[in-house]
Amino acid sequence: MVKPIVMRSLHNQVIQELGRQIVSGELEAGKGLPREELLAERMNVSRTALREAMKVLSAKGLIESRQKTGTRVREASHWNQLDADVLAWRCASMPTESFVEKLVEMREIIEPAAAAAAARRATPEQLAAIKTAYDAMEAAEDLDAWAVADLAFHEAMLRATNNELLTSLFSVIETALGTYFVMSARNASNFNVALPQHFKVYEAIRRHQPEVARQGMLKMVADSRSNIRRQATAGR
Amino acid sequence: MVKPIVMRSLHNQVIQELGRQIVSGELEAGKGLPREELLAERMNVSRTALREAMKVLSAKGLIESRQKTGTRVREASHWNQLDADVLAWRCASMPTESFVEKLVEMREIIEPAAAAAAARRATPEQLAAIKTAYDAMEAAEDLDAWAVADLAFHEAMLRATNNELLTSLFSVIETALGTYFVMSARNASNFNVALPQHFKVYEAIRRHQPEVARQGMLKMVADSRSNIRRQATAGR
DNA sequence: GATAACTATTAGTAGTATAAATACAGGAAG
DNA sequence: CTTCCTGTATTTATACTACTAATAGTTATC
Repeated sequence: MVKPIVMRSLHNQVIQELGRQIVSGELEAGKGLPREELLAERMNVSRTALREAMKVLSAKGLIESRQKTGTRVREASHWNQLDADVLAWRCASMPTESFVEKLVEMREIIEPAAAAAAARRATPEQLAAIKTAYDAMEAAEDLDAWAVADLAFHEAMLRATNNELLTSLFSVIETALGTYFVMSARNASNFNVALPQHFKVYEAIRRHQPEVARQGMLKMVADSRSNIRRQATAGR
Repeated sequence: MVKPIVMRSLHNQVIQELGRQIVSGELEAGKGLPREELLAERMNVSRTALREAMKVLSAKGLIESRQKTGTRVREASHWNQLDADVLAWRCASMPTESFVEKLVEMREIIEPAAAAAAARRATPEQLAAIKTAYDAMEAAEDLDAWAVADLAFHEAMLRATNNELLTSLFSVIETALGTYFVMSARNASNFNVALPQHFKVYEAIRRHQPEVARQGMLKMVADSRSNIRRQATAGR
């Protein structure tokens, strides 16, 4: 469900493969990676294709190339942690408890503030987009449809802030919600709680009530956090 | 001051040049860019160098290449707005008022929350790093030294949250502070206000008082916002 | 109107030359 | 004998050229 990633171009495959290996820890930081010629041969691609991939990975902060020394994997602190690919790789390899906790913390920081900003500045069109997403949640008959609509709701809200820097953080929210969908126990009672919460936020944005929107979103995130907690403890 | 960007490799120069042109709007969205061969010739580089640069720009969401159709500039909403390069390009070309406003809003959302998180979780080493930065601010004798120390303070605080997703947002804070240094009237009285504010935040983190840290940081950002406002109105 | 051929453009490969950074050897000075 | 410098040799990424393959839009043909 979380992988509509099309590996069309060859160098994209190389990027994905190397990126995954690095983020998962298979390729340890410090030093590593055989030299271009060898690595290209080993992956069955030309050196140019490999180099194009390496330039991208280098832009994401995962690797660093220098003459004579070769190419080495950089430490995690240098990675572009907010990059959508990096998030996806982390998520695919280690949806560990501490990482989920960090994602939830990001939601707690970003989303209530975004809801408040949206309540202040949303245009009628943006409001309509939120409403459309909400209606889709209401009409959803299966888990997947609900997940899609939920994501659309949160994205529409971020767009309604009219601050594209905030909007770009959707990659984080998306990843957080994605792991939530996997980790939380989702059933009818869940939806019965979540749906009115989303409605309250929408209403607050529509009525230009920033603080109401903030509190509503805060509650929503807090609930989903405790939902994950319950699931984690139940799993033991 | 803000440009220690080394343009060592050739393809990096191409990335910078094209990136700047796109973000500044010289190259309009929708469609554009001559075909590879022409563009390479026009920039006096080989096609391979150009292609490596295009792959990186494509990863940043600035352009999109398709066979036969050619390469087109994507709309701003698809850009990786949180990417350090993109921020730098935006900042270099258009430090327009609305962009500054968005940067300040990001600070207001991120930094108080980060201060609170740091107060909860900072290790002794991380606390020492914050203290070191603060001491450097206190000892600074010129504007540049102060700016460097100030940046170090905010970075150390973000690191002390022990949430690398938050830490990665330093690129935004850095850009915001950079424009602040340029746009605000900086004089002795500024520092006399800012220094104790930083100390309060540091103390709150040291004493593990999240709410005190949050409020202190909130005040700090609010003050710098009004500082910019004053400057902007004074400039008219 | 559907299908096939044509064509322009990016995607990908191969080979070669250049430049930079390191490591090592050799020597000079303490 | 040790330490520090210096020059050179080597390894590796960097960069270019020329070529082939795939793809998608256009045109022509039936």
